[in-house]
Amino acid sequence: MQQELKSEMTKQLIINKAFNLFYENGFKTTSIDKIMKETTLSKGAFYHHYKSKKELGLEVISLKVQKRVVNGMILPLKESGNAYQILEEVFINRLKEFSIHEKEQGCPMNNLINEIGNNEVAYQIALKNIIELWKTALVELIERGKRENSLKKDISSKAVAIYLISAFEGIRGIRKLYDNDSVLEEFLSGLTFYLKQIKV
Amino acid sequence: MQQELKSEMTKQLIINKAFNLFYENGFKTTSIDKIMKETTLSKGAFYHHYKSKKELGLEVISLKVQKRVVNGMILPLKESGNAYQILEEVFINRLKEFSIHEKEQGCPMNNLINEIGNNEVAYQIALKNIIELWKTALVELIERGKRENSLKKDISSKAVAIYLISAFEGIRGIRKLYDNDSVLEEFLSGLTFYLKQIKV
DNA sequence: ACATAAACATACTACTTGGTATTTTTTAGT
DNA sequence: ACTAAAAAATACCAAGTAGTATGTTTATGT
Repeated sequence: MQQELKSEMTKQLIINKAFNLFYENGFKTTSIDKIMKETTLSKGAFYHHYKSKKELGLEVISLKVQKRVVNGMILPLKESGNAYQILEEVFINRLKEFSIHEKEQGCPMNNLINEIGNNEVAYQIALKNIIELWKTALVELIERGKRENSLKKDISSKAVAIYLISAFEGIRGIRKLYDNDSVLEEFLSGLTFYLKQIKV
Repeated sequence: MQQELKSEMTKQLIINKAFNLFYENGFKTTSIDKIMKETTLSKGAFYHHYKSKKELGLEVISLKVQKRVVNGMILPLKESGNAYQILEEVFINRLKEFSIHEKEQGCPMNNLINEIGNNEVAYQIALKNIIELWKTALVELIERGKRENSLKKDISSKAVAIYLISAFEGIRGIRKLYDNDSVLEEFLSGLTFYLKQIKV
């Protein structure tokens, strides 16, 4: 029983170190050797717990990456309160409060979406899953906003949801190119205007 | 003189094959060997014309990638006519008319932005350059639209420009995850609504 | 205490990578 | 025709890659 626990601890250690290296240096350029050097464990230990780099990659996406999006972008949508204010809080304030590091490194999910091979179906499904969770939660919030009369009723919830997500992921990529926040501030101004347009 | 021409032809051949492979399989996973196999030339030929893979990458970005964005997204903005209609034409119709391949592979520029290392300054500058060209052209069009009274005067041109670009690049990444156009169509509905909000 | 299996380590393989050194072929100017 | 340089080919290297084979250590159930 203590063995199972240790095994789980090791897997978590590997996943965490792997996520950090993927985020820092990209998925393809991060080797198993580099990951296991970080854990101070050996390559043998890795292949005892995982059958391939791909299996690890899928676990990093479905556990680590997904959890971050759920905690940062999805759960806050489900809290009670004015739907419009929640959108403002989640999309605008969250963007403002990102650390310099997060601004420079971009969105872990978006990085993976655009780095990982376009024919790597398994990764795509895992990533699409996260997007779908996010979209669904956003649609629910927008529907709620319509009912509570804080958001316009003549807008398509799905359309607004995917438009918001696209813009958010888009700017997180573009921001990486700059060494200051100018482009982010312009985006925030554009986003603020957009949110006003869907507000009652 | 004919030698210079041949040299230029060879470089163009290498750039074109490299761009295609980068677009198809990503930058990092495309080796010089693979590129030169496509050209049916040798590795010696490559290193006669380029001093490193990095030099080639920068040329592919500043020549190939940039030209595609200029032709597809920037030059159309400069044509005469109603500013609002041009925005509709360039952003909505262009997205609709993408080939299946272009939908599945995403935007070459966006792929590079999110794949290439966050500490690779030279690449970032080359990519930022393209974004700035695009943004500037969009701002000019929006300003024109304000003057010609087809776009609202109380909007920030820069904010609208970067918001449009972000959303466009964002959806091109997200679309790659799907095997149909559903998410694209929802996005187009969202974008159509947005454009109406900045229309007079 | 002891057998068994899990957890981990070491050493290795076959292959790919960016880049170099050296040679051969082609072209241009005289 | 001859020479010099450009263009391209061949052969190579050291470092890194995912994955395997085979060991050693540690925990667990009896």
